[in-house]
Amino acid sequence: MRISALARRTGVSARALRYYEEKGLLVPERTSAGYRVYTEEHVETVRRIRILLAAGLNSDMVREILPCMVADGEFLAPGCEDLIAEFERELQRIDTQIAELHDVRSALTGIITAGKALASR
Amino acid sequence: MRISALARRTGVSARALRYYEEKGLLVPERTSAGYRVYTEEHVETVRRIRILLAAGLNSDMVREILPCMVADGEFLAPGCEDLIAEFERELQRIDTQIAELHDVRSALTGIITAGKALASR
DNA sequence: CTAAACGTTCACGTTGGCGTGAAGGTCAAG
DNA sequence: CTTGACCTTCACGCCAACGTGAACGTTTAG
Repeated sequence: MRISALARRTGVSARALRYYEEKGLLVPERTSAGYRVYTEEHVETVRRIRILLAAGLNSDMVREILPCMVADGEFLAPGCEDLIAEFERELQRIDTQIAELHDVRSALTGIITAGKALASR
Repeated sequence: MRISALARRTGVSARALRYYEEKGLLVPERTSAGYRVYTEEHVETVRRIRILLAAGLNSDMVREILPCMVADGEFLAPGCEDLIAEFERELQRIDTQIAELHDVRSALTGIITAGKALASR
């Protein structure tokens, strides 16, 4: 599979895929002419990358986490033990973020229901 | 209260406060010499701005929401009815974001517990 | 009166995750 | 053999929320 095919399958732009490679997140094989060649596994990797990035992790963190995600987190790849502390900090960040989002969420729903109450008078 | 005092009270840099004014989020009075003068209400406004920004809203959205936040969302300021649709889209975005964060959260906790299990062998 | 500690307005720098050409190489089809 | 649809590597652009001086005016304490 070449880059535009993977782009179609994942819904991610070819530019983004090249960027992921540049950051070490997604490293394809190459043909003799230098074309990038991707496998089915790369499709899944791209899916994970997107989820992690969408959660606000930066690409450095994603690069570290990806090798630790084997079979839905059942096993842990070797070398990941050292990163546990870092992951816990990230987890802390995520929990904070979730709490902040919940605050704003309730504020927004309050405004929206108040607005609809006004509109229906 | 002048700008550095508000900065101390809120923990937000003076530069950020000026930026908020530039974006129409926080508009102070001025002395005859042009110094910005803030009141106690501005302290609360800054707190709200920070919460909204931390939740991923951009400054345009914050500017629209702020006047609608009266007394913890009990009442709705006039003119806010028109923005309800926009707020609902933002709410949708926030819910999506929360879901994504929960996904990554569970993945991370999985990795962390697996890592600690390995470490304690 | 003077110096320090404030304040002001430009205006350019930063960071991350890409978008968007530019300039050119590769390859299968007609 | 040429066209066109791919691919490659630069390399600059963008956006948001500020950081960071620069150059200069204001206020207050001694």
